[in-house]
Amino acid sequence: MKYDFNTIEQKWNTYWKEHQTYQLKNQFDKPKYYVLDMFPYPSGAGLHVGHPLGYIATDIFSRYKRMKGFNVLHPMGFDAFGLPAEQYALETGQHPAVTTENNIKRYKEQLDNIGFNYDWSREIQTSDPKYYKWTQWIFTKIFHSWLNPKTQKAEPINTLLALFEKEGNISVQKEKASLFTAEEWKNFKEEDQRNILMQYRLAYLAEAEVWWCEALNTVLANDEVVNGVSERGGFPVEKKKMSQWFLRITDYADRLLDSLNDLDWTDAMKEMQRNWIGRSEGAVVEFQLKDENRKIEVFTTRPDTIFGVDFIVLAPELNYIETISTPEQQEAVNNYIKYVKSRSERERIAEKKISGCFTGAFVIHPFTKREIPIWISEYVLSGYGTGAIMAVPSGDDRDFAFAQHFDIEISNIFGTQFDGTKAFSSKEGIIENSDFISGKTIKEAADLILKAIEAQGIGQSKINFKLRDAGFSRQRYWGEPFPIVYKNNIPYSIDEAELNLKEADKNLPVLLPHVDHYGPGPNGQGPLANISNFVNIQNSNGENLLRETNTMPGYAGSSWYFLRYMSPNDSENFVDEEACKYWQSVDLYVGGTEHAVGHLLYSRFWTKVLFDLAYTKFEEPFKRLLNQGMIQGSSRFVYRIKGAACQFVSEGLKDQYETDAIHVDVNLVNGTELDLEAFKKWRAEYADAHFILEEEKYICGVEIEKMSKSKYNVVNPDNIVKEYGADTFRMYEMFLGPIEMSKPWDTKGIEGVHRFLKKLWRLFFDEQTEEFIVTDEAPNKAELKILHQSIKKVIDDIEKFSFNTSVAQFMILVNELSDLKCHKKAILSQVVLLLNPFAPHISEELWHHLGYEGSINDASFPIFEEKHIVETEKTYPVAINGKHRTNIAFPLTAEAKDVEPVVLENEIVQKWLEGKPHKKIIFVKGKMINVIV
RNA sequence: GCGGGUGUGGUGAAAUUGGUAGACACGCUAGACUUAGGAUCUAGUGCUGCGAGGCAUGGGGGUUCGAGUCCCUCCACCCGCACCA
Repeated sequence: MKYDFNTIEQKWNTYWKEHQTYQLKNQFDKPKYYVLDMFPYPSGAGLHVGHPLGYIATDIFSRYKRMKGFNVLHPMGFDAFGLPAEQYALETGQHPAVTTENNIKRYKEQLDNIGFNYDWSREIQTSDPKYYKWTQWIFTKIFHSWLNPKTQKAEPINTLLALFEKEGNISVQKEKASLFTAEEWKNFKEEDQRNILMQYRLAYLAEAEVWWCEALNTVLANDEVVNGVSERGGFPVEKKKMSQWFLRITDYADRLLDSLNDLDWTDAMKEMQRNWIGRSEGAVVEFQLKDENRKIEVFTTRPDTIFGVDFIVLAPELNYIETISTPEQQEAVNNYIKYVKSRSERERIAEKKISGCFTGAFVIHPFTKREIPIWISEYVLSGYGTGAIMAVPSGDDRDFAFAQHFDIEISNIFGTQFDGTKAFSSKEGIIENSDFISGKTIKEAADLILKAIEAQGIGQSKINFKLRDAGFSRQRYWGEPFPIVYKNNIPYSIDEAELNLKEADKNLPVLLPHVDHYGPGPNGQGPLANISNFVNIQNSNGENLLRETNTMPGYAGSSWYFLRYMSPNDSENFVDEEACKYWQSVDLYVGGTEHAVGHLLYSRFWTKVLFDLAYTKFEEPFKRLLNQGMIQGSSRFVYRIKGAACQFVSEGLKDQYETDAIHVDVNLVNGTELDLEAFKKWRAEYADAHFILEEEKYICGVEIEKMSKSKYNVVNPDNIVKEYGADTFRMYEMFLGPIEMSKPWDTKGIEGVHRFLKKLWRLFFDEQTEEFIVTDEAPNKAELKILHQSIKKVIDDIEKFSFNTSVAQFMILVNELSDLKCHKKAILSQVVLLLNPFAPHISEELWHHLGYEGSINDASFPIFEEKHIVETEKTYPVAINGKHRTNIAFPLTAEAKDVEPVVLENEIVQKWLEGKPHKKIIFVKGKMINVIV
């Protein structure tokens, strides 16, 4: 009997489906473990071999945990709203709901081929009204909340209303807002009251810039703007202000920062979040405009350098620039502002090019009374701090470069520490030439300046965050509609009584209406604005109201999806209370680093809000986070000779010609050798191709790139599964290398893993006689040794998520058992159990042949709990005269859980040295020794 | 530019966390069995040298009896940078 993986895998996939092996009950009495993958966006291209990498790892881990007796939640779903489906709809006219459904169907088939243990009865799709109903519901809760600065917790907006009615805004006054009393509050018009509340809501409306393309009459995403023009059509784009929804995540900046410490995430991941939040302590300082009773407020992290200010730089989009520029400079300023409008933020900060424009205006230095010029430049961003900086060229690299470029004289406040060729940007140093802070350290100087500006009433210390509020509006079709209705231009959540909505309009979800075309609405509004019976509604009083026509961004649905898996079909609540109490937060979350700041930060924010509002019992969504690397594609190139119509030259000879490198489908290439006939058939234009060969072969060029359709380097897991089986595919993906590392896919290497499984099969079946050859003989020492070594190694590696080394250990195990000709049930049944998380199909099949009924996955087995006898040797390195090393081996017998030697290491070594001449023994950290003889 | 990461044979990688560098595989080279099989098995395979040996973990420097591992510095590549998800 041969290892017929196709039949075996089909058999068990069907068995699991029919017996609902992986369907999970909320068994609240068992210990729980929640394993989650970042759910995929179902793209039209289908899964490629890179997608399942993390899924296989979590599948192994969840099977392992289940075998250890845990109740394991390991669900899967789809992040189904998004831009690509809409762009596809624009091109083809196909409804995103239809293409999305097809894509999901394809994804599920592909996933099922690999044999994952998902409980599909818990599947969620963010574009499903049953799901986005609750996304909208959570949005209304966020809209109806504010962050109480005293408790630092979200509270219902009613508590703020009560406060206003009792004492006005005295204790919760927002920066730059005027004070009002309770009496005044009550006399405000409804519109003014709502506007004030809007300044507190955790979801609020504000003006913000978007990319606007006049020619396409639409708003574009950053991804749709390439090199300053629209990706579609190459039309010019510019920034335009529009009213947008935001989530006030900045109110949670400190908490998001603090609770990072308790998470079991990699340091790199935490560091990226910290830097993204970007807390910095500094000061705001006012500079008086010359000849005018107005002030410019700057934020600086280096108040100590205030005597080194040589110019002020404003972000070009600040609206007061026009009013301070002198008439002579006005035109130059306007031109510069126009130029900046066409620049992306990335370009502005990434390019080395220095640009700016003098406004003609000056401020007066608060201490020296010196006149300081005001410039505008794109390197200052309006969204950070006050959008204005005090430039200190002797202490800041960018300011230095700017001063040099525009020939601005540089004041030196660091004495000899500043050499005039580059800024002295160290945070340790002595301030010089700075009046009353000369000779002080930077730290002391900063404190003194803070005191001085506070005394003068021109500034105070301030903590600033790089983090910005999260833009939550998209002028798109394929997203969640907002549960928001405007009455007299004032936004209301549809559950508010003031709206007097008809019963049918009051309830969630607000369904995404069907549209016939997906083009933008008037004035840059989203496609929903075109549907008048969606937009225009009447309330019970017969008043005309307007619905919000924006939709929510992609991260809305993904910010809370981990909660929905706990009770995916609950129609009464976003999550069932009991289930939520039991499952708590995700124990292990696996996904790519590309989500390090976006999704993970938003999700943490939503979780905290829901916690504050007492809807959940935990504050962090993901306790342990692991990142998986990307599997890159290995692209192949052919070299077409320039000028010659259809002539290609082999890689080794290409330098003799002028050629264009052209991507060729990897599936037409065996290693690096091109299949000429297949290539000719690939495309009509290549039917008459001629080739210049080397050694009778056409060799292709190779480059490692992102796996993508357009590069023809996509490898479909379906083909691999068909050819080698899912178990081989699973183990090979794990064997490729550490999960977190990016690496190129190479189909050739899969043979080794496939051989391993065939070899394993031959421990059970004699392929010559076609007989089952497992015996009931008792195992011997050698067999037990390799078995138990492997159990220990594999389990340790699973816990460490080091699956590549566990697969290697399996290979060693099977090689040794083959050499020992071990066909004993006592050994093999243990091997099968251990292998089950990695290669579930073959394990089930062999388990069945060993005479066991049902599925391994139906029950938990004690293999991972038992103490096993481990016979092993531990070696101790000893250096002689600091140079030559010997290892002394000591046999020891211990139990698996307690493999440490009973005897202290040093004593072992000393015992070994007994009777051997030596002068001196050097102990290092009580462990390593160096023997001087 | 800023933030994070990675760098070891022809290739993917391993290394008890400071202790014999290259486990386990791919590939390659021989051979066995086979009357073509992309099956299986055996041996070899970092570089260099006939050899004992010498040299090797991106480059350079340092700490240490001992460095792939720790420190400094330079280089290359990958990911993210707020409307891709």
